[in-house]
Formats: sequence, C-alpha cells, structure tokens
Amino acid sequence: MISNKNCIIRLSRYKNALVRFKTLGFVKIFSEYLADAVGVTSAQVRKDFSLFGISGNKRGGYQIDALITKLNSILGKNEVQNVVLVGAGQLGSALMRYNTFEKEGIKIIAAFDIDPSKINLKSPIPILSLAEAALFIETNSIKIAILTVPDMAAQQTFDILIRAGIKGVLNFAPIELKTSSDCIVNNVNLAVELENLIYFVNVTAKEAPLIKI
Amino acid sequence: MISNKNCIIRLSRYKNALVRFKTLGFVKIFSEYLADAVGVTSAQVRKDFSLFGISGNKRGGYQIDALITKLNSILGKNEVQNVVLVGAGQLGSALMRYNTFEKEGIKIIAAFDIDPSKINLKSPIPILSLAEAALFIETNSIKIAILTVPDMAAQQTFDILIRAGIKGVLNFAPIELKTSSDCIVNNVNLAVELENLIYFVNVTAKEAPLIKI
DNA sequence: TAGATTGTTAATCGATTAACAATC
DNA sequence: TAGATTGTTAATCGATTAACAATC
Repeated sequence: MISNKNCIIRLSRYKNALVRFKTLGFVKIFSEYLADAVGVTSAQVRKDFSLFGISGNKRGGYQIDALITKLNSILGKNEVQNVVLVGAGQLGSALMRYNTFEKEGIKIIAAFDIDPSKINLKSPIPILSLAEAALFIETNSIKIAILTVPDMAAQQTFDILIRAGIKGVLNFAPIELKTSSDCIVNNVNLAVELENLIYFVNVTAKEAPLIKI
Repeated sequence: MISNKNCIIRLSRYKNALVRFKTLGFVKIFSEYLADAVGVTSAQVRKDFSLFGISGNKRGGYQIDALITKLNSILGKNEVQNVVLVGAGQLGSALMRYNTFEKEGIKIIAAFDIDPSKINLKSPIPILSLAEAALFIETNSIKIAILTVPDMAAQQTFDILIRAGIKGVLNFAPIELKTSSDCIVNNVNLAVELENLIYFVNVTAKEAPLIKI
C-alpha cells in the first residue's frame, strides 16, 4: 500500500488537476481526461486509483468532489502540516515568502540559522538560532524540515535534525545525505535540473540536422 | 546514446561528488566509492560510464580530473549557458539571486514580467517587459527558459516562449504544459515534493507501532 | 604472480501499458 | 439494449543489479 514515490507524486498531480477541473465547473471526470491533463495514460490513472481502493462508476467516471476529498485524505491534506526551515539564506528566505506552501496547507512555523545577524523573532516566520532548533522541534513534534544550508554544512545540520526527531527532509544541498532508515530525504537540485535540460536541448539540436538531411 | 533523464541526472551527481573528492585531495577513485557518495550501486556507475564511452583502468579505478572534464563536456558545462527567466514574482526573484546557478556556469541574462511595476533595467539581471521577450530570445538565440509565472498564466506564457524558439523549459507551475515535440519541459513542484515527504512520513509513522508489537 | 577492479552480459526487478471481461 | 468506461490481469518494457571474464 505504500507504493513508490512516482505514484504518490502522480496522486498530487491528479489532485491539482481535479481542483482545476472543479473550478471550470466539472462534476464528473473520466480517467481518459484526467490522464490527459496530467500527461499519463488512462490505464495509469485507473491503476493508481485501484492501488488506493478508489473506485468510480463503470460508464460514469469519477465524482470530482469525492475524488478530491479522498486524495486529500491520502496525502495528509486534511490538516495543516507544520514544518521548519533550516538555513535562512537566499533560497531559504525565498521559500519562507513562497505563498504556494500556505495555499497547499503547508506552514513553515519557524526558521533557523547559524548566523546571529539573521535572527529575527518578529518576522512573519520567526528566525531563531540554530542552537534552539532541536528543542523547538522536539517540543512542537515537528517531523518535516526544509534544508537550505550551504553544501558544506548540510550533513552536520542534517544530523542535528535527525537527533531532534525529524523524519522527513526536503534537501536543497547537492549532497547525498547519509541518513538513518527512519528519516526520508527528498532531494531538490535546481542546478541539476537545469543541467539536465541543457543536455537534452543540446543533443536534440545536434541530432536535428541529421533528421533534416 | 541519449539515454534517459535519470541517467543524466546521475551524471550531474557524479560530477558534483567528484569535485568534492578532488577538493579533498583525491586523484583516483573506484566505482565503489563514487557510488557510495551518490547513493547508487557501483554497477550503476560503471554502466552509466560505459553508456558514454567513459573508461577507467582495470584495477586502477578512474582518474578524477579526466572524469570531471569528460562529464563537464557531456553536460555542456564547458561554456556558460545563458538562460532567461519569465515571471519575476517571489520565486522568480529568488532564483535571480540564487548564486548556485552562476557557480554552475548557468547565467540568467534577463528576466521578463507582465507587470510594468516590476520592470527594472538597472538591476543586476535586467527585468524587461514580457512583450519584449520574444524578440530578446530570438536575437540572443536563447534556448532555455525558467518559467515562474502564476499557474493560470503558465500555458499562454509557455506558448509565447515556444514561438520565440525556446527548446527547454524549467517549469515551476503545477500544470502539465502542452508542448510541441521539439521543446522539453522539466517540472519542479516544491509543494508536491513536500506533500510526497509528508505522505511517506505519515505512513511510516502509522506502520511503526505495528512493527514494535 | 595473485588480487582487485573494470566492463559487459544476462538475470532480475518493478513499473507501465494493453487488453478485455465486467457492468452501469 | 447497445455502447462506453471501469477495474484488473497479463504482457511488455525498461531500468537496475548481479555476476563474472578480462585484465591491469
């Protein structure tokens, strides 16, 4: 029932697409249309749903409202998810102001930084000293952290978070964090994403002339 | 030879890890250690390398310097890659200040926004009117764009970019862009990444008590 | 040389897709 | 009813891994 990461990411995408369909006034939807909106096959949609016991009506498709409710429940979106952010540098500060998280029910309730000049208890999201992180995380039972510290500090900061009880980390440092089995790490590396794009654009450009001949 | 996206992303990770090994004074490396640093198997490393004709020395491993050079060449990192950014909102502005790109040889040479109040020709990265984007992209032969506009504007802005000759887009809108076959889209969705993490942390938490019994 | 590591093949694994019976 | 869509099984596809001969 846990399924793989890609499957869960698709559930999020289905949910987002369904919200858009609902905004447009739709009430029911067929797997074919939902698949199209998300860029997968209809078989994939039905398979994913069946893995989570989501069923529709043969010939009648799926009720959008019920589907959104079910997906939100699976994805833990029925309650606000409190997270902390560690590393209030350029990217970290931007994420603190990134209002899409709030819209999606994800609340950064505090940020931490090692640099005393960054500490600011009065900003909309308080920025505290890294030294206070462990206690804060424990007393507030925070399970998820966003890690936006410099590369060289990533592993040691991560270790602090683990010891404080963090169970999931969204890591922006281009480092493979050594983790214990009970903490999950999702890596986001924007430079790598761009490099990837550059690579494929370049190979396609090199190939194109051959095709034209 | 094109290979799949995951393979190319691994090449970027190998490259990053190798640069760190080099910093630490290493000259040679075995597939086993590189695999460990990146979190894959040594067979995977050797397989990836062989796909790109990279060879080492049996019994002697790989020369780090030569390897970095080769990977940089494959990934197009021998020259600075110019890109544009479209949508100078919260996230867009942060990415403009995100110096990791510059460090990685990726230069945002201009940004565009539809909001006249955002236009600023004197900022370090000039912010121009969206109306000027097509001409700018064409005259400068820009192939890659970072798209950070609001969800509802994403598709129409994307269409403008396509017509201007953009071949690769790093898309931050939670929308599946309808693209032509000759433009590649990489999606980054931070809220979805966090949702994913939340999901797996929650299921693990629910399962843990069962394991303890 | 003996031992260790690469390079590559074949086996495994898992995810996606096609296909179709069930059924509304 | 006839037709269309779901739910699920089996087939396909592709990526990862194990294993080992080649060889430094």
